[in-house]
Amino acid sequence: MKRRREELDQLRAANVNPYPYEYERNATAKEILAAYKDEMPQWIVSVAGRIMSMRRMGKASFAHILDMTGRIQVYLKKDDLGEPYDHFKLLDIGDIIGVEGYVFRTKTGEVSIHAQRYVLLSKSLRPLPVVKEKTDEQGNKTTFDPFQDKELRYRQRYVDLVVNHEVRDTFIKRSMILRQMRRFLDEKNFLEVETPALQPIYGGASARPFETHHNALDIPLFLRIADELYLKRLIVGGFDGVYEIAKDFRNEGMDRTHNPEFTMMELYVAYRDYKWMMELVEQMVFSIAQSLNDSATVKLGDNEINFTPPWQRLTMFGSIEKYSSKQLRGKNEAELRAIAKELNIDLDPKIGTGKIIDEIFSVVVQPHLIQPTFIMDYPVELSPLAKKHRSEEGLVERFEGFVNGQEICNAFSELNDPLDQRARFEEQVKLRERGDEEAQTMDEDFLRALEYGMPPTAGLGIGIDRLVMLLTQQDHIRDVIFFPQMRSEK
RNA sequence: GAUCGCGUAGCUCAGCGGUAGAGCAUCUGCCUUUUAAGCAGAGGGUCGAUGGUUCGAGACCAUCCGCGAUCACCA
Repeated sequence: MKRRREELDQLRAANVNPYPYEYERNATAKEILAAYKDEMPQWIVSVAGRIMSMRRMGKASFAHILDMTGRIQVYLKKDDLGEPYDHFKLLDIGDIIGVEGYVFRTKTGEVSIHAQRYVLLSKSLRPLPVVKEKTDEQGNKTTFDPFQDKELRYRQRYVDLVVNHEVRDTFIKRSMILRQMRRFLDEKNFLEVETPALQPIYGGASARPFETHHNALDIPLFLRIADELYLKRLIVGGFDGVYEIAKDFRNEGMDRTHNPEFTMMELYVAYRDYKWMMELVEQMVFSIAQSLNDSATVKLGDNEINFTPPWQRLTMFGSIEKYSSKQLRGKNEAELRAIAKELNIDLDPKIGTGKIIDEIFSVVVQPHLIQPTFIMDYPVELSPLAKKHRSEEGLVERFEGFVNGQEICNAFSELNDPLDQRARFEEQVKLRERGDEEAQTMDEDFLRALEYGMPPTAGLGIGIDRLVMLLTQQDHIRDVIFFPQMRSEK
């Protein structure tokens, strides 16, 4: 760094502004590489990017510059550039330059830019990790000294993005997934809305919240764990279809599939039920996969996941019976515990029948759900915001979508009976009093809204990060979040 | 939160009781179509931190900090 500071001073002494204000480009690396033909007339281009490699040979040099679309080689010759060529010696890998010149093909066949002018756009003071690549005759790429220290990559994501192009590709795909999701929902005339992230009462999910304090009002506030209760208030208010793509915050452990802040898409549609919502989910995910990879399938390890609708549909009890031959329907707590024991599943003695069934499901069934599958009809105790099943006693109209053994969405026919909802909240309050920190809290204002009347409504939540993981073949949530949560440095 | 593993040059790593190393990057010289450019030379380190054991610690021990993996909690 010290050396680069000196170079900076030398450049200034030579009247080179190391930090000019703008640069006019008319092409990108990718466009040039795609469009260039040997027989075309002289093509003058102007590009800008970061120097990623340099090969200096006295009075001529080659360098690769990287812009958002990729890398392209530039060729700089003293004969063509004159005095500024000497300043080029003061440049380093990591500096950002603009280059104007004509496109040509080198002796070794690489399409490159023969510079007629170049300008320093930003001097880099901190050395970038240098990653080299070799492509052999078969076209296989070997990477030398890759920048792979996970801690550095996550703490200094900007470096990771510069140096590891596949990381950048993943995040571009993330953005495309969100774009296609919005396009799909907007075409159906659902309104994208915004609801509070700071909430006096948190609800809509079972999780522990982050707590903060508002000074002016002198009240505690919670970061939302879900948008659900606010979006339903909007359905009460007369909107037929609303969705929100937002960060939720849950004060819990971190691992492969959990980050304390994560992105959720929630959608509520009036006059629809969960069966309608299943079809919407299939179509939406299918359209996203199509637009992303031009294919309905994604390869994950040994599995080829096919998102083409319709997806397999199983009831929760049916799926347990399918994979374990155990019939759980109508069993009481003692009977369920006995079955769990037969299946070698350890259970917390405090949990009730709903959670026992869920636990058995997650061990016995979930790992088998590789191809997209909807699991329907959950026990009522697990789902305090879902509507009672129209024909099955003790169940609610709820489904979750599973792909590759992981849940990607959760949806219900929304509970709109205010008296039932109050009773469900009261159950939750009892659980909380018994020490269940994740039990939901009574929300009187939400109940008041329901008392005014909410139409029949279907609701959906999709964990965006996990969907992105699936579609980009990443197996850690940190690899689809730009700046994952880390402990503070030092 | 628990268990195990890791932390050495800008990056990737070797060294595992006896003078801190390699490749790339950097610097100097040569080089006007190179591409992991090449050739010749040079510089670069609180070995994560603090204590301890030892004649001697990068290495052994303890504690702490950070990261990772697995598990637990959790969608």
